[in-house]
Amino acid sequence: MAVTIKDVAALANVAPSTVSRVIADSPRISEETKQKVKKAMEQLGYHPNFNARNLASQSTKVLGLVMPSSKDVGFQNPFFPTVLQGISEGAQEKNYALQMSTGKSEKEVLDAVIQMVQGKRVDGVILLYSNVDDQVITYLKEQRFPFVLIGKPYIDIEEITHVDNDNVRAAKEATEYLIRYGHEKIGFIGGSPELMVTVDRVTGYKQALQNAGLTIRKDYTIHEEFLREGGQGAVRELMALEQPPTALVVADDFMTLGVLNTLDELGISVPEDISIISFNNVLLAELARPPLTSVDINIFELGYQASKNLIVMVENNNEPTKRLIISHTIIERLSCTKPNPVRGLERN
Amino acid sequence: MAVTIKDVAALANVAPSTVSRVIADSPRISEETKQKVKKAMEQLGYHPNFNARNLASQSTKVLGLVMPSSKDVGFQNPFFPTVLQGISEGAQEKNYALQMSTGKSEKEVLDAVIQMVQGKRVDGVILLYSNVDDQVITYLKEQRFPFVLIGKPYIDIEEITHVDNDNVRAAKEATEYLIRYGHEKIGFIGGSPELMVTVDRVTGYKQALQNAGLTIRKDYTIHEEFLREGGQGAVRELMALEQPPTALVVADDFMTLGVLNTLDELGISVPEDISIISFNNVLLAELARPPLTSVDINIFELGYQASKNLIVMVENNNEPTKRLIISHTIIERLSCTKPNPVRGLERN
DNA sequence: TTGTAAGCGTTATCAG
DNA sequence: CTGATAACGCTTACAA
Repeated sequence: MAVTIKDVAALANVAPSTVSRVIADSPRISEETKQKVKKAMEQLGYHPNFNARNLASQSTKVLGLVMPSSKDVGFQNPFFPTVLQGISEGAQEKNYALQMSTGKSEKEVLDAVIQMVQGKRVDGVILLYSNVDDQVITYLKEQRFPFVLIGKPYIDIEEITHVDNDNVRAAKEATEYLIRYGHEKIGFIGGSPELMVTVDRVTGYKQALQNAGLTIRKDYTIHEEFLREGGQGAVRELMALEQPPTALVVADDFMTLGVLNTLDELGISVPEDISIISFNNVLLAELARPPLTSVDINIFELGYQASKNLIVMVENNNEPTKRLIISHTIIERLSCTKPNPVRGLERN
Repeated sequence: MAVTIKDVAALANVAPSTVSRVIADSPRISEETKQKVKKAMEQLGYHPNFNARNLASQSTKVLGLVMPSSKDVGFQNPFFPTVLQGISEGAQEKNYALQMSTGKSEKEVLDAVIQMVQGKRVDGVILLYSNVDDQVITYLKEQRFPFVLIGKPYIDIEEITHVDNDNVRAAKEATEYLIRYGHEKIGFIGGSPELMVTVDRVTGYKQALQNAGLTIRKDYTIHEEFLREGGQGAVRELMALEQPPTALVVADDFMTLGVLNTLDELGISVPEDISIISFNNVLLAELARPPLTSVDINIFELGYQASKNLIVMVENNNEPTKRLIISHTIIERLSCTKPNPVRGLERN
C-alpha cells in the first residue's frame, strides 16, 4: 500500500537499515548517502509508520493525558484549555504526541489509563488533577510507570514528580494584599476541601491573618461545591453575619463569577462595599465586572513544565523525582480597595 | 518483558492464533477453549499490545482531533471542553481512543495532521473548527482520509461530512424572539465574518428583520475580533448612534460577557435599557449578570455525533457523506424584555 | 560506513 | 474448530 522504508531503500540503492539510520539521524553515516536517501524519501513522499516503529523500538513518543471524569463540573474550568496549551507546546517541541483519556466515572478513567499503559500506547502520563486517595496514582506507582502530576499529591509527596504553585504562599500574599488595604474582616471562599489546592490556599489565608494578628473566624471560611447553586447560599450566609467581611479571598476566578452574582443580588457592590481577590487569572478575570484582581498562577507554564519534565523522565530512565514550583504574581485590577467605613458600622 | 499472546497460548495449551481469535471474540471457536484461554489471560494479567495489533491490522482504533492553532483566543472558549466531552463519549462507547494535534501556527497544525495521518496513528480525524480556505481539509480530501467537520465547510459542502446546527434558523428565531417583545431596532454583534457560524447567524438575523418588515441598517451589524479590546470600541460605536438599538443579537456567550462590560461602563443596563440574546448557552450564560437568554446549540451533541459518525465512516468503507443538523432551543433567562420607551426617545 | 537478518507482538491466510 | 506460518514496517545487533 503505502510507501515503506524498503521502497526508499530500493530507490536510493541502499539497505533498509541505512534508511532507518538516516531517519534516526545516526552520526555514523556518510553525508553523501544521507542526502541520497533524503532525496529518495522526498521523491516518494515517504512517512514513517509509527506503529511499526513503536513496536520495534518499544516506545511511542506519545504522552497520555488524564482528565478528571467528565461529569465533573470542574472540567468546564477555563483552566483546562490553558494547561493543555502548555502541555501541548512542551510535547511538540520534542515531537511527542498527546493522547487523551477520559471517562464518565472514576472507574472508567482508571480503566482507560490501564489500557493506555498496558497497551503500550503511551510512554508516560500527565495527571491534570488529583483526587484524595486516587486509584490512578496508586496504579501508576505500582507499575513504576513514568508520570507527573499537575497539582500537589495527597500522599507520598516525596515520591511523586509534580508541578505546582506554592499555593500557600500565594494565598498568604493575596490575603496580605487585602490586609495592606486595611481590611481586617476577611473571608475565604474555596472549593471542596478534598482538593489540595483548596487546602493549601486556606492555609495561606490563615497564616496571613495570624501573622497580622487578626483573629481567624471559623464562620469566615466557606467551601462551596464549586459555583452555581452552591455559591448562592454560602455567600448569603457569609454576608448575613453580624459582622460581615469587608473583603474576600476566593480560590478560583470562575467561582468568583458566581460570588459576584450573588453579591449583586444582595445589592452589595464590588469593590465599594467589599473587596475581592481571586486566583488563576484566566481570561474571565479580565472580562468580569469589575475586572478581577487575581493571582496569576501561570497555568500555561504548569502544563509546559509538566510535559517537558515528563519527557526527560521517559527518555532518561531513573530520573529523580522532582517538585517543580511555578511562580505566581498578583495582577491588580479593580476588585479591591480600602474597606468602606460606613458599611463596616452599619450592622454594629 | 511484558506478557504476550504467546505466553497465554503456552499456558492455555493452544496456538497463539487461537488466543488472537479469543481476543477478537471470533464466532468459530469452542466455548470450552474460549474459557480456557480467558482464564489464562486473567491469570497472567495479559493486555494486548496495541502497536503490534495496529501494525498487523492496519488500523488503530484512535481518532485524531484537530484543534484551532493554540494562539487563537477562540481556544479559550468554553465551547471546547464541552464538545470534547461529547466526542469523548462517542469514542469511548466504541472503544476508540483520542489523539490531539495542536500547533502554534496554522502550518504547525497542518504538519501535525500530516504526521498523524501518514504515520497511521489514527483511523479518522475530527476537525473542531473550519477556516476559510483550510489547508487541512484540502489535504484530507486529497488523501481520501475519513474525517468529519464540526461546523460548516466553506466549500464542497456536499462532499464533506459535517455536523452543525442550523445556524441561520437559530439566529432567525433568536431575532424573532426579540421582535416579539416589540423590538424594532435590533443590532447584531458577531465574530470574524470569516467564520461560517458568523455568516450564518448574520443571515438568519437579517432574514428575521426582513420578514418582519424592519429595515436592515448596515450600521447595526458589527464584527469584533472576538471579545476583549475589540468589544469596547464596537459596542461604544453602536450605542453612540443617533438611534441606538434597543436589543442585541450577540453570536457567542463569551463575547456577550465583553459586551455586557462595555454596556455597564456606559451606564446602560440589561435588560432595562437594552435586551440581549446570545448563543451557545455555555455555563457562563447562567453565571453572567444578568443571566443570559441564550440559544442552546447542544454542544455536547455536536461532539457526540461527530465521533459516532466518524466511527461508522471508518468502519464501513465508503459511507456516503452526510450532513447532520443538531437541534437548538432558546433558553430564556433574564437578559431580554420589552423595549424601554423612555430610552428610545431620549436621543431623538 | 553500510548491509544482513533477527526480532517486536499481533493478525490473517491457509491448511487440516 | 484450531494450528502453522507469513506478513505488518521498522529498529538494532552483528557482520562485513
